This record gives sequence, structure tokens and C-alpha cells, in this order.
Amino acid sequence: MSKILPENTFRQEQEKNFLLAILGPTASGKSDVAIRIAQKYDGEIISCDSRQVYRGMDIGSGKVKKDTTATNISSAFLSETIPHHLIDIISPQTEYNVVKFQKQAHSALRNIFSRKKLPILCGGTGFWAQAFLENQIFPEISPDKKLRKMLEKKSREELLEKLISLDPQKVASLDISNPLKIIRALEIILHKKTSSKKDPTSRKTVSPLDWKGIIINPPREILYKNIEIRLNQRFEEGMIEEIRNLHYNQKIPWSRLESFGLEYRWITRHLLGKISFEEMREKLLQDIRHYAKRQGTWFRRWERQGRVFSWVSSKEEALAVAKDIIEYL
RNA sequence: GGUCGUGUGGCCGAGUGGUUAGGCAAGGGUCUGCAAAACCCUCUACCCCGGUUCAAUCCCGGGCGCGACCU
Repeated sequence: MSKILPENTFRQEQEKNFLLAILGPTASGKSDVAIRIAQKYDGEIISCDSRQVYRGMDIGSGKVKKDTTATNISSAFLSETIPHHLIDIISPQTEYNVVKFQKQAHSALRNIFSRKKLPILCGGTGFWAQAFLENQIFPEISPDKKLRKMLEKKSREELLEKLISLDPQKVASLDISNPLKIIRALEIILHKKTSSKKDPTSRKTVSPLDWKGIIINPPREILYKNIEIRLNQRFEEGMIEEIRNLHYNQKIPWSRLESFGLEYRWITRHLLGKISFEEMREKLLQDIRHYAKRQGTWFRRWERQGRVFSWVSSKEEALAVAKDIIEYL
């Protein structure tokens, strides 16, 4: 089994630190494609999914099935004998965010390169993917839960007023109709004032990554149909049980579960008796479609900013394009 | 057959004699430490015909459709 296919040797020989990204909306088949590429070219997967990082959130977040037979030494999550990084890394109680992801993804990446494997970033969280792949720099002011909680009670108008009084210039470059954005802006300003350590924009620069991205973007109707089929499967696989368990056994508060959105949000509401199964299913389906749409918006915008992607409409096409990219590196 | 009621954009649903309710869906978009989150934009309709009127989706008459009740 360790006798490798001709394609596999290819990886060992090439010196470039190249990274392939498989992106796309939910239910587009990213995971399948990534695993098949990894199998063919001796790769490892870095998951880029803001919900799959959490332990116990399996069916609802669409994790690939874990290998239970494998006795591999790797600490990574294994599926189809392929290591998956950044899956199951923290408890759902823990706060996680882009910056943490950036750091961990980079360390996973270094790790994979050191073993001369092909890293494959796979996921639908566009914000995280872009932050990681483009080494985006964030102001070094970490979220302040207490402050946020306090500010959340205020109206958008009050928040805006406060922001204008503190930093009138900031307003121009901000989406001021969104309270969350104003809160973060305030958070940065207030902390800069109190703990004026170092210039928040200064940070070690990382050398740019050499990567190419494939976006799987099936026609809307097909995607929506897949979403529904997949949702039905998830119910059959015991997704409701999973969420019940997260609350009653893992003691995750309902409010926390709701905040995860989609399946976690709607099933929680159903478990609390607020809505019937049918209503929950309908609302959830609707929300997943909206989510898929937003994901598409993200990728289109990213491309408009100057990044070129290979857009494909099916898994097969994705595999063909991946083959071209990798074999002609 | 009769009586009463009703007919608004893909759906729900207010309303008015002349300046376009609203919600949902749909589509588009924003995003620099909550991103499966949060937020923004677009989508001028009033069943048909005739009449009244400067002007009708709104008033009157007729037709058609739907609903309820009566026979």
C-alpha cells in the first residue's frame, strides 16, 4: 500500500511550496473532490470551515466521516486515510475566529510542506480562506467580550454617535448600517487609547503563498436540489440527536447553539418547542439556500478584487482542472 | 337560480379619488478578530368592459372568477 502511484512521486520531487484551494458553496461537493485529489497526489487537507473546527458538531456541519480503523500517528482528523487539519480542534464552548484560524492554518501548512505533501485547502468560509491565503492583516486588538456585550445593548444610532465623537474619519470607510461593524470599530478605538502598546497595523509580514483556487459552483437549481437531498440525509443520520446531545450531555447552552446558525439554530428552536418539525425544516432549507447564495457573492467579490479562480460547475470538472493545475506546475 | 361577500405584484397582506404600505420569496451586494454571523439594495401591483370625474386600483353599472349561505 505504500507503493505509490506515479502521480504520487511527482509531489516528492517538486520543490515548490504550492497550495491548492477547493472552494465553493455548501453542498457543492468540495469535500469529495478534495479527498480524491489528496488520494491521487499524496495530499493533506486543511479544512476551512468555521463550524467544523468544533468537536461534536459533526452531522450538522457536514464533516466527512472519521476513520475509526486507522491507527495513524498523525494527530489530524483522518478520513479515507487522508489527514484533515483544523477539524475537531476545539470545544463548541470556545470562542474561535479568523485570526486563530489564520495562525493554525499556517502552522498546519508548514507542517504539510515539511513532509513534502500537497496541501489542499477545502471549505466554504470565504472570509477565512481569503484571510489565510492572502495573509490579511488584522488590527491586533482582540475581541473584548464584555465591551461587546455592553455595546450590543445600544441602538445603531447610539453606536454611530459614539463612533463619530471618537473617530469621525472612520465613519466614511465603514458599513455604518451594520451595528456589528460599528462595535468592532469602537472596540479598536477604545483599546488603542487605553493600551497604546505598539502600532496595531505593524505585524510580521509573511511571504505570499503560491496557490491556485478552484471554485465549484453548480447551477443554482442543482445546488438547491442537492441541499435538500443532503438535509434529508442529515436528519436520517441523527442530526437532531446530535444537537440534543450537545446540549444535554456536552452542556452547550441553547443560546450558543443558536448562534452557530443553520442546522444548529433551527433545530435548537425546534427542540425548545418553539416550532414544529415541518416549520423548522422549511426555515432551515431557506436559510441554507440563502447561505449558499452569500457564499457565491463572496467568491465573486474576491475575484473582482483581482484574484483569478477556475470556476467549475461539477465535481468531475473540478477534478479535471485540479489535474491540469497539479501536473503542469 | 337567489342573497351577501370578495377579487391588490410569485405568495401573504394593508390602503387610498391624484405623491408608489409592509412582510415573505426571488435576485444583487457589503464584509479587515462573532462570517453558517450581521447588514444593505432592487423588484410600482391593484380581474375585464363601460360610465362618472380634470383625474379611478379606490365611486357607479355590467361581466367573469372565488367564497359563504339560501332554494
